[in-house]
Amino acid sequence: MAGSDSRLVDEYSGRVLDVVDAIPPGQVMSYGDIADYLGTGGPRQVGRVLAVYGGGVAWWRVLHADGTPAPGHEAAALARYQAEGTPLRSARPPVRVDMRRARWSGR
DNA sequence: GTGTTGACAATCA
DNA sequence: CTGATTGCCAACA
Repeated sequence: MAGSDSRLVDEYSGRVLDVVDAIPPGQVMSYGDIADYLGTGGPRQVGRVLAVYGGGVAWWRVLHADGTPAPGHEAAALARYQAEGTPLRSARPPVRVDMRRARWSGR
């Protein structure tokens, strides 16, 4: 139908937001992990979705594969990590999350 | 349809 | 750490 679900985002975007929303506090996922978890698109598409629609989810729980948070949000992300008890490798810029322990695999 | 850019990833120097 | 390079996928001019 005609329609376009103007209130609902694209299916892919909705799926990305759903996964991010499912990440428990103290845990994180990398852009590539989410892309692989969904099985479609790529890490860049995940980043783009968060850049556009990420305002309603815990975007700080999504970072690069090496544990560095998104650009322009390092300070905000660091505050969240310390508040939620995310294992950090460096509590000071460059902020780095201990991916080995904080990485969440949907489990 | 082509080329550029991007909240990416991995490798090499 | 910085920089360059390649691979990946989608949006945009």
